Amino acid sequence: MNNFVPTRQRVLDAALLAYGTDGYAATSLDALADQLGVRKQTILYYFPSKQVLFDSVIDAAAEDLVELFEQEASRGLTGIDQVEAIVRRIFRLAVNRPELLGLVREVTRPGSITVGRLSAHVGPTVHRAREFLEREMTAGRLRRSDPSMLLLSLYSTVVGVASELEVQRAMGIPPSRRATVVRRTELTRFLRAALAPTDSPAPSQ
Amino acid sequence: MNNFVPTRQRVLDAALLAYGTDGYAATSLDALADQLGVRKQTILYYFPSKQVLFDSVIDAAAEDLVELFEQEASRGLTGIDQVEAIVRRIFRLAVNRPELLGLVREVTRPGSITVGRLSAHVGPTVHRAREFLEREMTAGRLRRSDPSMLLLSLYSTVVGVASELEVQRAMGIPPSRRATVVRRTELTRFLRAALAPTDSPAPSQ
DNA sequence: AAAACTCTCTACCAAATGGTAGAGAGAAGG
DNA sequence: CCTTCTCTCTACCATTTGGTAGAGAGTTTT
Repeated sequence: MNNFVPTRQRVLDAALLAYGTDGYAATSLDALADQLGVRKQTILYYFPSKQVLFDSVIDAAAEDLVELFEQEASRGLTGIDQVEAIVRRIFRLAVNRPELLGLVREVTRPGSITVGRLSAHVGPTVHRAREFLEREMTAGRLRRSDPSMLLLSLYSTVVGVASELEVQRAMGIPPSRRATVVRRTELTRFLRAALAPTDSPAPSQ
Repeated sequence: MNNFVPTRQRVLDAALLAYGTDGYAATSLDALADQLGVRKQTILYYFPSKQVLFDSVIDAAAEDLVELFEQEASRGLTGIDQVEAIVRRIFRLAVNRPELLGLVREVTRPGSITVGRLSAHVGPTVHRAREFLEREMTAGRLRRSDPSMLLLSLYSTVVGVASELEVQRAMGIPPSRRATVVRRTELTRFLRAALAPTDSPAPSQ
């Protein structure tokens, strides 16, 4: 087997982890280089400045996120089942690659100037998601409401529950894997209650 | 009238704004001092180090948050009405003092080491909130579920919808005051749907 | 009036930071 | 064999950063 990973990719990986965990400002190129067992100038060879590196990390992360969604959307589920499938994906993501959600969190901070870069990537996907919600509402499979607002509520709830580990600890929720499953189950129930159309309370399952 | 604000307080205010907006690492003492029309050493006179200043900002912010909740809780509302009242408060907070929620966001970041300080302050309040939820569930005024998880969902949803301005822009939601009201209304409906007990769908109003 | 205290300042400093210039080693191509 | 290209390194550098030392001005206390 061949474990070789090109330096450029290793830099991207380490940067994603660091930026997604500690934030952009708190991560120096020297620290990143040390962590990689390499000199800072090696990083600057591949990425001419810290900002460019950050941009590249965002690009790579956005691609992963979009791919994940498109892949899930292509399975053609409907109504709450589709929502639940997405929730499941995001939870898997929160467990396997927490730094990815951390990066989103970092990029979407109030004072950020890099949001544009991320939203340029995910814009179309967001659009598709909104269309999906609208379609399902019209079809009577989801409760009628403002799709954009619903999307925002969903985003906040899912990402928060999946990745707000510190808040969870403060609330007395242990970070064990079992607790994660409970969390997802509880959230799913919460979302089902919120999204089920008033006419038929349990459209699927 | 007397507009005088003691320097110490001015430093705290400016630091809260800066830390809550740009983050701790991205805010230098020099920048803070410039903004206040004062030398860095004046800041260091009141707060012996940057970390101490940050801690003090957290303490002050936590006090404000706790007071806000205790004040609202003392009005003795029940069920969804109480939840809705809290949501209303948080939205007012998000409009009037967005940096406060920004600071919470900063402190609860994954790699943070200062979370303990915040949760030490808000711990009792969180406990009271959980007790409230439990009580209301037992009384049949809220749908039965895991209180901790529900609390986490509520936290994520409310804070997210109230303060994730950049995400909202990415989703095509304008940052106008009117949109904020719509947002809150929509969220309230969302929460009502999620929290109403299955037996009597509309317990209040 | 002297002493002590409060507050803000100037003068520095060592360390860290992002970045430039260019040398050197190895592989690839002529 | 020589050249060129790819990659990582050493050597620096200007700026910024958090922080120390202590002077000076004004006020309060003795």
